[in-house]
Amino acid sequence: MVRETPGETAKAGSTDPAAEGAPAKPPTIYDVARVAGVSHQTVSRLLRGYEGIRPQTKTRVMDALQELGYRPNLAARSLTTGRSQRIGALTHEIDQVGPSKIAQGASVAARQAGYLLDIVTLDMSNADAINDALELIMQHDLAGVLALASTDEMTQAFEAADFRVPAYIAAEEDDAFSNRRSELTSVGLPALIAHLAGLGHRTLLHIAGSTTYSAARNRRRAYEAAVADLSLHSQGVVYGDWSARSGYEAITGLRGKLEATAVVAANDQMALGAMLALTEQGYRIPEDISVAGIDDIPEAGYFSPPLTTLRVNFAAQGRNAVQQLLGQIEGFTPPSSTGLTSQLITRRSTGPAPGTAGHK
Amino acid sequence: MVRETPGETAKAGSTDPAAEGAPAKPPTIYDVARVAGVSHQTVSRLLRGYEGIRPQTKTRVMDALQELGYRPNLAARSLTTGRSQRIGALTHEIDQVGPSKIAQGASVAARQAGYLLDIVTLDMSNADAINDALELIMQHDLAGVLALASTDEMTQAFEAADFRVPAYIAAEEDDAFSNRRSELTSVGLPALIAHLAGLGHRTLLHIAGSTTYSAARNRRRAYEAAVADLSLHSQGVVYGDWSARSGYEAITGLRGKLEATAVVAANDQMALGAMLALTEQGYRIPEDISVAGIDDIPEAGYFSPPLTTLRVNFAAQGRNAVQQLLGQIEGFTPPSSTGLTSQLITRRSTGPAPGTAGHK
DNA sequence: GCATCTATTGTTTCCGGTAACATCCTGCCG
DNA sequence: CGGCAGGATGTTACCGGAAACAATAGATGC
Repeated sequence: MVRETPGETAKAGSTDPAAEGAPAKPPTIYDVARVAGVSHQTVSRLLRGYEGIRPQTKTRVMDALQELGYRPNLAARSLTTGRSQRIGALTHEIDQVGPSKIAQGASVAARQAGYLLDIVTLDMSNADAINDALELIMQHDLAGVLALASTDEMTQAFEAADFRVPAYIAAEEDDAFSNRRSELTSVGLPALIAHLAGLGHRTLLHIAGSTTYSAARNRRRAYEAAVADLSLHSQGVVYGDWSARSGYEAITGLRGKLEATAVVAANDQMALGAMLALTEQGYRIPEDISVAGIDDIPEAGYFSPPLTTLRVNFAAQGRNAVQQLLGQIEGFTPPSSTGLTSQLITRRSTGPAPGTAGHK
Repeated sequence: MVRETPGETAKAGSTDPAAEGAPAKPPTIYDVARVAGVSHQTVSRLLRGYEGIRPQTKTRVMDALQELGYRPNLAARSLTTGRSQRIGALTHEIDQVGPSKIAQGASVAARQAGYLLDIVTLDMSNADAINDALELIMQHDLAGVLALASTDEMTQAFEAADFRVPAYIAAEEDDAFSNRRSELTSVGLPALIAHLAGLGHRTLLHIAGSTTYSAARNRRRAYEAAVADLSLHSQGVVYGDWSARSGYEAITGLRGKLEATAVVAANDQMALGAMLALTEQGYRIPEDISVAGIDDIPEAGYFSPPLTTLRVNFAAQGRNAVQQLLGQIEGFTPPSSTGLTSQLITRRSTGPAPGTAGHK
């Protein structure tokens, strides 16, 4: 199961000059240079893509690289250049779909750009934990630091931290302003509310995520704005913590005083919990009450009933965050965000409001 | 939102000798040595915990470290020692709870041991992707490599790869043998089967995970063994891919030929999908048929109905994997695995078999 | 045909640590 | 009081690359 010693490859009688019982140290550019009969600098230049190398020389070096199975030592490279090909990513405990998919998308994007993403998971609402993690991360001279989820604590820690490298906090939406990007990411929620309004719902209830998360605030504001735009009425906002349990408790906490005919949860997990609580209280979904979520986690289509929700492209969020950071690192203008629009997925958890014409 | 330049801290008139408009390069041990009036080697020794330093000198150096805010450059250290304080972890796309919690547990354990965990996510069933990732990872001279999920492709790639460092594949159970650890991790499934048997179920159906995962095979074998031990009957095994969709299709694929009175899915997502399919076919859960899962994802308790399942300690699995690897890296005997036992969580998705006395 | 230019390649130095070896004081002993 | 064992520090070399600078060569210009 485990391979420890590189071992003596069967190919004996190799062309190596004197390296017989060598302990198989990884080859360096000096080794390559010797084999190719050039200076180490020529090898270095070739590796960095320098053009002015005679084709003949180039071939010799390439052969030597191939023969020795050379692999660059990034620690050495990072030492001289002062830059490393790694990005630190702080994310909260990735036991939820959203954050983990964001991390995944970021990881892939980073890898494509030749970077390795160091994912550090931590309790985003614990300031001490955040600072410890930052301390650790800053030793590993990174090219940049990314926060893949935006909470108040994280924002504060970032502002206090003395990174000497670019840093970027990926927020679903900028807290203060409604810039272009934010409009894109929130475009879905109005569609969801409109969908409910079209079904005849007039009074809604929102179950929000943890208030320290900017994404939770963002979604709540978008909900309120959409409700106002469509001249609907909101019974109010109940705060959860993103978990199914909190969604359940949000409903039971109402103690039966449910006026809304539709519940919009800030994520699918809370919608799930809410549905269970509603069912237990005798409500039929969607006949008596509609429930919708946000995220479209893979399981959402298999809830009972399948959940109407907004599909959020988490991978794109992660990719976008990496590109923003890389823009800072390498000094280019990052491409404008793409794929961040969310999409309404209509399933059976939403239906005509009770008492409406279309009560089939 | 973003902090770029370290900036001039307000504390002007600092005691710095000549560094006025310096571009704020991070201090090195040489800087510290100069400030403390000692040689850089003394600083290095202190940092590495060497004892024989005169208390007076030690104090001076400590003060200098403090004053300059020295932070070691791990790239440089790794370059000379040949060892780095980082571990590479390969995991498959962490959009599922299990893998991501394993990664989380591993990350925390690694951090506690002073290592940083480089998480590389990839498609575990794509041999090319695995090799690309390994290639990338091996450049970042790591102290060790960990595979946090065991698939056939991963095992093969690991055996073919020429790591020059310790490597470890975390498998839920050793494929070939039934050693002590494996007994611990599979202890729960017999309990689950016994629970169903106790409710009067005699014929069961298993929905297994992807066959390339050793965890899927492990769980299937444990299922079959437990069924045999209790003299029950298995309608058979249907293979899914861990997703809710595949659980749904596992049931619809039966085309109504369901003989079992209880379905045991290899994870909670597939159990969820199966429950929806069964409900749509008119079965009541648990009156007509019982359904159980494995994992106890946070949402499992809020399915409709709440799911009986086995709680698996993923974080412990991750922690354990890291400890095994660290044992190899630092040459100590790793502590025996702890916390790997799973626990039966009984909820409303399982009930007395139809036709049994206790049909309330 | 010789000097100059420039394409190509080689040398040296440095990055920030660690390791190995050298040196400088002490105190202690004969 | 010289010698010496160590303890406490200092010096030098090295890790594997990259950058700055130097040098060699063939090509070109006049």
